[in-house]
Amino acid sequence: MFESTVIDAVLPASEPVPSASLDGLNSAQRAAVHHDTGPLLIVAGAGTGKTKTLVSRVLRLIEEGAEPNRILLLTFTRRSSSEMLQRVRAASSNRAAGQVWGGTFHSVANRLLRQFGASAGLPPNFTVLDASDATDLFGMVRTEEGFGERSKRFPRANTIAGIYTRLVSSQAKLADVLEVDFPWCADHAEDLKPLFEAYTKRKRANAVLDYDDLLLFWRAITKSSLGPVLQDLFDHILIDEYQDTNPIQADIVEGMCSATTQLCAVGDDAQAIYGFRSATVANMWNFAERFEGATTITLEQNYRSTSPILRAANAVIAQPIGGKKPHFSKELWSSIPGGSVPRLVTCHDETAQSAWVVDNILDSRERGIDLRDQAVLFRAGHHSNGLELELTRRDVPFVKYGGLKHLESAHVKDLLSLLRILDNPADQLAWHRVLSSLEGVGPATERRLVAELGIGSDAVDPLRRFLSGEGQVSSAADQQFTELRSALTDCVGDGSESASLSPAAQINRLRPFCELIFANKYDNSVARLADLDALATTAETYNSRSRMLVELTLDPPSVTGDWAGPPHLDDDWLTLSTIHSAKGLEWRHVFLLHAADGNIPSDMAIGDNDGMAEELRLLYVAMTRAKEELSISFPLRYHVNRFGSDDRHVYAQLSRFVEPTVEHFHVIGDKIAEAIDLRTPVGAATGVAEQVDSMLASLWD
DNA sequence: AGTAAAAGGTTTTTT
DNA sequence: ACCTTTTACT
Repeated sequence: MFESTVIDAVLPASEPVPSASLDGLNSAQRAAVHHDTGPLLIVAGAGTGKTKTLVSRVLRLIEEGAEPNRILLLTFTRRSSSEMLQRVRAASSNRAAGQVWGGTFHSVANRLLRQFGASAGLPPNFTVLDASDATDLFGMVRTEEGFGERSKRFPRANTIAGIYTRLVSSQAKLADVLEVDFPWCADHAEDLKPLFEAYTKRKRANAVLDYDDLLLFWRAITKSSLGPVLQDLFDHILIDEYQDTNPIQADIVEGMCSATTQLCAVGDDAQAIYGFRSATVANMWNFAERFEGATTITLEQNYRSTSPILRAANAVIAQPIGGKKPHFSKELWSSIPGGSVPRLVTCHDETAQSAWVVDNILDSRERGIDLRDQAVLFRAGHHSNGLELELTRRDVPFVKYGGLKHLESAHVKDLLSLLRILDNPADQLAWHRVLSSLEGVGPATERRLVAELGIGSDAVDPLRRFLSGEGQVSSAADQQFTELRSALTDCVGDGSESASLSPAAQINRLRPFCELIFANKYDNSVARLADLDALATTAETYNSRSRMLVELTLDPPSVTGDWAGPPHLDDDWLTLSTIHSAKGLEWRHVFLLHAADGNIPSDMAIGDNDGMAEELRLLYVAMTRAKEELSISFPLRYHVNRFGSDDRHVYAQLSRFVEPTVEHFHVIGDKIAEAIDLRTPVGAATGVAEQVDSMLASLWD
């Protein structure tokens, strides 16, 4: 794997902390900070000091006597919430400033449901499933209910989970979701219904909630008899990135507000990039209708980027898609004079692009821009593969955000499943992972064990049954079973809080068992065991196993690669990130890779106006991350080896979103491809294959 | 009944 | 190129 690391403070250089809430605000920002007559919507363009405004507003509220623990600040990522709260704490003289409630919708939902869920019929120790757990659970239900055999081409678990979450989070009708987003599954509508029902039942029986459930239950309790209790929790609710909320989240916001709650939402419809998660800018457009007496304040002065960069970005986002433009039309202007024109670089192929980018990153560093002030952005996680090789080869340290998470690797899930069993013995998915990895246990034996232990049929605690010796198997797995029982027993302890092992100690206690099963399951078990040790180190920061599990699910380490990270990483490093993960961040020099048609816009979005508009905004988001320099590149020649052996190349074209705005760029590189296809025969050399074959034949004749 | 080998399917972004 | 599902073998 490539060098990378987990460091929570990899935020790019941020503005200095304001010394008091109102220092250095322009008039629009000041109005937003001071507004206190009814709901407020702040339409804040990229780089217009949105974070500063929110932080200042929270500070002002506290200074004027609002109770910090009655302020709720909902953000898109955990990272931005901790950054903002940190700024509030640093700038406030009020000791209690740290008590402001901050977090994502999902993490706040979790917190509230732990507190109020029991009164609403939720099990006290519910487990939260991440997206891949949900897929696995669909897979389990799909097989058990025999849906796989109904027809040859029944959708895969992954697809089913996708349909489900789309259905739930958009609150649309199944037929519509299938027609619009999954037309190839339309024939299976009738089979999906009972499958969804079985999935829901299973979740309830196993005391697990998926991501969507967290929001659904939160919304549901605001509408229940507990509603007034929730509405009385907060005097102020502030929401960041409102353009990326979905209909359920908007309902939640409404449900949390009483007549006296002060509501403030911040967003930019030009930066909405989570439509695939059912987020809708309609939440911004409808804000004034939904929240009576609402005021809208627009922030248009950009403090981040130089004029040439902003002009190019404005030209990009101004392009209408399907005749439509952003609803809150606004033109950002920069207060930063000078600056260089963004570069548009045509590269011969992907290798040339990697080389060009690394050359220029190093050149920027020579000119005084630290690696930590530079970032390389791209549409899809794998777009940086070639660049990562080149960076490694040339010893440039980097950290990659987005893409596959370490948490998703099979062996980490194995260990987490053990912890989950301890946490919630009804969790059949966790049992499944553990039981099926035992030697000699296949589907049939697992079914028997599940029945004998009563997993998922809330009669008796299956863990207690298991530990007291129920659920025997044949001798093949004797050693593994013995070790499993003994390790789990030690982790359970005598049930008292004081005597139980810490989460880190539990991981270490479970390690020998993992060693036994990894040896069979994986061919690189040594490396995988080392990961567990790293996880144990991470676990030392927790004193509660439940909290650790839920935090890892709701806020997984966002860095791709290792947990602890290599120790030899210099203190200066480059950021690689998907555009989505770069949201809200900024760097002095930003590189954007693979700006070719088919990547941006992604060819999957082509033909769909909403999808195309989102791709356009994605490009806009990427460009507006740059403060001083912006370099957009794309390779002319792409290798196509989509599904296997086919090794040809294809000529790419510049993104259709960049092409019409090319006057705003300094164009570098060949416009015309040097078409050299190595597979084209040069002259004829007949008889070579025959000669080799006859030589081979002579060896055994 | 389990396991190993072969076939088949696959689109990107993430709480 | 990779991961899941199906099939064939022990």
